[in-house]
Amino acid sequence: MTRAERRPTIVDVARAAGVSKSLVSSALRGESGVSAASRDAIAAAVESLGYRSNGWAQRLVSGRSSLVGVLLTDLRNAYQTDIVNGIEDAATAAGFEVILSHGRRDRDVLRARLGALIDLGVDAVIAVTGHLSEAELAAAGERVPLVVVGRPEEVPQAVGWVRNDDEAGARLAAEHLRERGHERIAFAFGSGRPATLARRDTYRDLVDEPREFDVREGGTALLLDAVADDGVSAVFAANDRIAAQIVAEAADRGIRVPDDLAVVGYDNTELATLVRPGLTSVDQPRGEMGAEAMAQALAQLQGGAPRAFVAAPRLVERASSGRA
Amino acid sequence: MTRAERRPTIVDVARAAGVSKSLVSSALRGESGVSAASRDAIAAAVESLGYRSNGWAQRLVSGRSSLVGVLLTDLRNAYQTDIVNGIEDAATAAGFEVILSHGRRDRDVLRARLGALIDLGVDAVIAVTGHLSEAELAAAGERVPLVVVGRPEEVPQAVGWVRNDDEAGARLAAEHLRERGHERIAFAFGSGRPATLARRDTYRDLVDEPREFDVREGGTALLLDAVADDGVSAVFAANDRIAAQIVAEAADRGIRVPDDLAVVGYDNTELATLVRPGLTSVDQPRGEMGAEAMAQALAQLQGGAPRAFVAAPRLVERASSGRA
DNA sequence: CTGAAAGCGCTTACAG
DNA sequence: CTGAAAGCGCTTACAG
Repeated sequence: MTRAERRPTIVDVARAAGVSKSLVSSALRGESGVSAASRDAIAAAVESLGYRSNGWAQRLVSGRSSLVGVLLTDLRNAYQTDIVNGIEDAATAAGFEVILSHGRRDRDVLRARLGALIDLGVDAVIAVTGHLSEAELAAAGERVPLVVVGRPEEVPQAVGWVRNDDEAGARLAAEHLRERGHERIAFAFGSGRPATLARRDTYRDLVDEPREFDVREGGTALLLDAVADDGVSAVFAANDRIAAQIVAEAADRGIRVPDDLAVVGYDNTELATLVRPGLTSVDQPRGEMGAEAMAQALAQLQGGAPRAFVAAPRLVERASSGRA
Repeated sequence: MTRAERRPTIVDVARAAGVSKSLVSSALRGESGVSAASRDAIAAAVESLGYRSNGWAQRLVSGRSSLVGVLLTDLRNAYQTDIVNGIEDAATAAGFEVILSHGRRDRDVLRARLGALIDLGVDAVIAVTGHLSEAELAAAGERVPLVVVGRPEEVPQAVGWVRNDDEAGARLAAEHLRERGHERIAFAFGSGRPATLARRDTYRDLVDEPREFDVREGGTALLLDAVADDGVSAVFAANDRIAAQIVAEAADRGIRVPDDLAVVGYDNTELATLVRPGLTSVDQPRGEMGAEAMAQALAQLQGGAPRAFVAAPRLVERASSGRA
């Protein structure tokens, strides 16, 4: 069979098997009331013709696509891989196919992709991103069952929501450092996102004389100055990338991690294992969060009301916070 | 409009605008012969009803989906991001929508996803992976225009192919190290993939007394031993991950990079900028490769024969290979 | 257990 | 410039 030939349809199969196309449809969909003889004849015809169902027709007539669209902020983020895998495992188990799309770190692109996914006709969308506005989420949620994984500014009631408990995670980080005897603990961040702010606020509550450094504005250098001049001996970074950057620049300046500066990151991404010393980091149960998101999408598809789920993080200890 | 209501169709628009549904279809597709009055009435009806075209019906009847499927080995690989962006830019320019799928580093999953993408009904598939067999590529290529980006064992004539020139890239790396005065240059690798083998073979041709280390089998430790015992002063790693691992373990053992050991990686991924010292690395023109892949897919769609394209790599110098 | 009919929401000729 | 008809490849009742 080359691509030039006309693709066989259910009518071709019916003719070859000597039955009606309705019966072929029944057999193909695995319905019960089909005689063994017909079933065999149909299977043989399908095989010899190389028949494959036309998905567009199937979706048009059935009114459902069995497709769930997953929208990512961008492709580069190792953080989301396990979430996607969790979604996919749950989707496969429920008979759904997953298609991915991503916003390339650009809000306009992200919004366009969300619209494209819905226009395509997916049955539900899971947006693994914190970069959609409440209005955007609400508008999309009117058109399709929608679940957000992450922490946008605000999530409308009509939209499902899965996130980790940033406050609990920040507490794990701060208390870990305090237990190790650190008193002057800094916070390093690189955005004003809600997840970051939640982590920072918890940090502020738990630490005496908070010292905060914005790495976008030379904060890394100022932080390392403070290690030398101000007795700062530990830093809680809002994510692993920032933590890795601090470890790298500390090395550039001869500041030893963890002896001179203990470092804790957030997200427990692969990066935490690739740098030296390895990063102690707060881990989100990403696979579980993905499965929960898919479960919520399914529940909405069956008429259930959107709900919110907050996952508990845990601390993964590595050398960056300990006397290795 | 809530999700419970029936979604408006072209017939609803026709009724509201007081015209036939054929005319609505013409107007919506931007055909020329529609009066301004009708056009306005239709636009107003579309607006007030919140009409959106049903993609499944459109695709069924038009026989094309304007969708290209992009298949990735896995999501985790920073290497492929720029390739995907290159594909997407070219796709958008040509009026195509891109949907992504990935194999989760598992060949069976990869093959299943490829089949699912084709069954879905995409117009073309671009497989950004080196992990499909010649037979798998040939079978898929019979069903849909197919372009591979990467270096699988063998690519059938009937399938388009875009890759970088691994031999040239390896030459850049080896000659860079030799120009810096290194005589005992090692090669570190972690797979037997064709791209790796090509890089290794070129390395062998250019270096006296090749020393090769498989990092899966304790090669990193043996390599670092050789730095101490055997005068090895430089290493060409088959990719940035391996290079980063060597830099990390060198640091663990007090071996200074680049003073005791110069390191060159391959792919120029983000990782190269995140570790210290930064990695000198061979860069593939990934955006260009993605654009070329989409151009090839388009050409095949218009009846053109599949072709092969080999992109020229270049060396990006950072501190890991120089006297910083 | 099986088949004929109607219909999903569009586009595509074709006639006027 | 516009409309009526046929058809894309399926599924869904419904009758037998």
